[in-house]
Amino acid sequence: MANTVPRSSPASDLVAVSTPRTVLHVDMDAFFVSVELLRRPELRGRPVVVGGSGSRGVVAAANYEARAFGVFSAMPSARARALCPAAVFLPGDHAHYSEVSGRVMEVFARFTPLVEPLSLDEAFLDVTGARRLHGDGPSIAAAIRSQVRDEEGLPCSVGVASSKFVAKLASKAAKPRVTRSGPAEGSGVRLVEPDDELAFVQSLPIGELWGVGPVTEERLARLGVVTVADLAALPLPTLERALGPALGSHLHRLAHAIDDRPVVVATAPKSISHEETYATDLTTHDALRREVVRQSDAVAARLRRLGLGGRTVTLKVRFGDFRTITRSTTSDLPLTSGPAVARAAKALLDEVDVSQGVRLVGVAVTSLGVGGPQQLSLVADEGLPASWDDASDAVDRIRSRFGDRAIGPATAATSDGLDLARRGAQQWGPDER
DNA sequence: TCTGGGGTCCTCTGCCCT
DNA sequence: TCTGAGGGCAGAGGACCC
Repeated sequence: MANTVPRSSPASDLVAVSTPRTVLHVDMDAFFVSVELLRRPELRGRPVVVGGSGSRGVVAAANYEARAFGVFSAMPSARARALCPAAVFLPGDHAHYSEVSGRVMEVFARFTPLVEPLSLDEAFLDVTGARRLHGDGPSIAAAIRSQVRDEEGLPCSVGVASSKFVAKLASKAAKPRVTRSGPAEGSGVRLVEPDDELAFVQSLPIGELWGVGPVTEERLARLGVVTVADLAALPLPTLERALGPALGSHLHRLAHAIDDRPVVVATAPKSISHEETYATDLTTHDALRREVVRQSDAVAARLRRLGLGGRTVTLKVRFGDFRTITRSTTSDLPLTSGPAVARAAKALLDEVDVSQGVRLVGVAVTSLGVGGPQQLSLVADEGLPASWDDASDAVDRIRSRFGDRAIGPATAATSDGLDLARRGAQQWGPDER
């Protein structure tokens, strides 16, 4: 009801009545699997899972046939296999999904320029200004579904409401379901009228709220909060004490169906990172240094592609027992070259005892800004040249012409060529080695 | 069950400075 | 010179999202 409540000033007779927005949340149904089924139509009707194949892999997407066996996203692949031995496991092709996603987003853009992608497979659309041309929210939603299906062969579900938060919940309500007799079609489009938003939201269990994960759900359960209606009945100070001021007030607003966050077309990234889990734990600084160099190279290349530099380098280490630490350092000038990021990350790594075994290592760069001139090297004994600008430019030119694997850090060289930081197919966990 | 990768945002703590 | 309060900031960790 956020946008329909008249706002009046006690000191004035003036009452501002805002027109309700029309916000769509479009969510592709089992996107990765749906894309794969276009290439492998013979798998239709069978349980199909896209994700990591190794023992440390996870499920990225499962179709509704697989979900009927209890298989869901983010579940360890080993568990998914145990639940559904008949499922077909596919490794995933992130580059292809990204390409298809781009075309789907282009369909959305025919209806409104206000498209906010949340991920490859979902987006918010503010179609308030498009209603005169394309019809009301449900008409636009139906047209989008039809065009995405006709042109890309992909199913999606759309929620229509006056806010992002309610639209997102509505799209979930429109999705296909798993029943005892198998997958069942959803409604495809779900409209929640402004007057019905409060009742719709408050009928839901608390875990449905955006921002409530297992930890917060447990904290709220201790306060006797099980449904959104329970949450709405809680005084704001109580909620802020229990969850902190930011989350407390945020959830308090959502519980009253208040969400005036705009649809934002593009935001600058705040961090760029790369991390990798290994099939077997790494136990030596030498091995980890090589990984850190590869990842620093990948992160720096992405920074330069975006015209950015970052001042803070964070090293993430997850040990064999899943304990995770981060160590960071901040420089005065923005870093843009692989060697500069690697030098900072390696210095952080040297302070970590890795003898117990490391299952994951990652490098992140934050405090991003426009990539300025590369910092000068003050550490002559590491052999860094005075400036990496020219070298990085040359690397980028070679890669744009001959591909990413044409050039890379010397530590990434193997007898088979360059072993660059992984992307794409192994996004969901390491292969068995 | 035994847990990926790429993000964002929040909270807490300690340090430095005024 | 010492002490305490408070703000700003960096670092670390955690929760959450898809």
